[in-house]
Amino acid sequence: MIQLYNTLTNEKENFIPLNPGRITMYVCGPTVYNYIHIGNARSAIAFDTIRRYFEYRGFQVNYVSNFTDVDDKIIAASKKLKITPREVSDKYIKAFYEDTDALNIKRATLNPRVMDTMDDIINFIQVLIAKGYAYESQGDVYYRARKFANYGQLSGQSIDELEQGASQRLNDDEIQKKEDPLDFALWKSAKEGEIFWKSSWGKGRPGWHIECSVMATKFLGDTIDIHAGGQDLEFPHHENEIAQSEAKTGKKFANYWLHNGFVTIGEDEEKMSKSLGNFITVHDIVKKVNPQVLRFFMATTQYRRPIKYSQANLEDAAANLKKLQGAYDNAAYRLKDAVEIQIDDERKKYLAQQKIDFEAAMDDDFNVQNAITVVYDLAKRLNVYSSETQVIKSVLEEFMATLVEELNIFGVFLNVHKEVDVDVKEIEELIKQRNEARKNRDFEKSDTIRDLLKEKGIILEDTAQGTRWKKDE
RNA sequence: GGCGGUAUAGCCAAGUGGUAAGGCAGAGGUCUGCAAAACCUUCAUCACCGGUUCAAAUCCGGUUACCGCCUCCA
Repeated sequence: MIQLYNTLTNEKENFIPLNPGRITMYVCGPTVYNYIHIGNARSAIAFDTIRRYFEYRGFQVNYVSNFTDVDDKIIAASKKLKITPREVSDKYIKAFYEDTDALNIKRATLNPRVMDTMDDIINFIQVLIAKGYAYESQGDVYYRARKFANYGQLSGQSIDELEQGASQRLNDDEIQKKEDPLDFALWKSAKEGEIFWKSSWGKGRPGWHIECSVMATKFLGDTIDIHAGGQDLEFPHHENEIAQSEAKTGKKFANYWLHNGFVTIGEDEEKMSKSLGNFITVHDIVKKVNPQVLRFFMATTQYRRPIKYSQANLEDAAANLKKLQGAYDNAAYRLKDAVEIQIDDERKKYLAQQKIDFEAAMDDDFNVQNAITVVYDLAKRLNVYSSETQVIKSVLEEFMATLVEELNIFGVFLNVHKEVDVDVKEIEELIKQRNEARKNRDFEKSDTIRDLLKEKGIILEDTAQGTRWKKDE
């Protein structure tokens, strides 16, 4: 049984989807006015890893994640760049796909955009007004937070405490328009020169929270299994989504709420965010850091824990990944002299237990730290086995397959088919010459050849089965 | 002020009552002509104070520090 930490109840709960074998999952996506930073990537990687695990466990996952393409910052960018808001979003959506593809983040089943969902948003707001949960005020539409009995349940705040916070930051315009400081905008009237859509309340555009309520219910149903996003969205965004959706449908909006921890940066481990300006974009970092390493680094930290982004931690991840790739390579090298007989019971038993341990760790709210430990053990045993005098092909293959399969869940794809962009014939000729020299105990010559190849980025390894080479990474 | 989260070796980190997983780095070793790769060994009493218990990193009370949310944010 998979257990999830549900932010709604602050407890770990057994995960039971509405429909057996199928999962509906909504993940709040980015506002597309800039390249995504590695905090955005962390969120995407966390939930992609969770999705991949669900799929590994045989679930069919309907994964919807929005693009916010109507927003103040997009309007600002559009004015600055002198292109339409749609063109701004198009540009950064394209970049989003490039960046997330590089990080092996599976494409969502659907990435709806606000602009393309406008009619549904307007209809949704109309229902809320009809039910008395919202009111029009000088071209704006607001949600009556106090009318929703459970307001504050997700963030664990009493409505009066929230009221205190809200009342302090209102400007004169809002005081005048809102019935209550807690009320939040569903629709905002357009200012001069801004992009707008026509509605019965006049020209305007939707508030931020409404889009997710509309898209989630439209594409996944009134009640969804999992709603996910960053911890910073818990309040007010997700709180408001619940209020809007449940007021409209009268049904529970999401059964499980998952929130990922932040990427922190610097000595004091400060949250990385666009507003703080301390962010690193994926667009930039993949030029310097192997995206596979970044993916491994982030996917092997449990989704609720903060990630300390640092050079040292990245190097750690790189070393670990190299080790896992090495175990695979060591085994692959032995395939050529392995004998073709059945895998023995002892190793079969080990693999079965390894799988049980791996799944037990992942079932526990995706405890990837424990899961990866089980993978390291597999790699170690594979290394030990690969150095035995006589090896069995099916053992190698089954160990390798398990390694590949489990790392795939983390979105880490081992280099199974080595890319070769070097002159293999030349290398093999040099190795032949070197081994000739070694046989004659002319180590000066053999080391010269090895150094020569090293300069070309080729590393030699002498094994009991002969000399093998690989590209230096 | 309210709510939530952290605090375990140089670093990352597991561990919810029985005497500290794992990885990186370090040290030593095996193998090797030397390397490389791999493997083996080694390396902590768990922020602080008090309490409960035969027994606590794990439970209770208190203290401290750091982070986040309460306004846009993954």
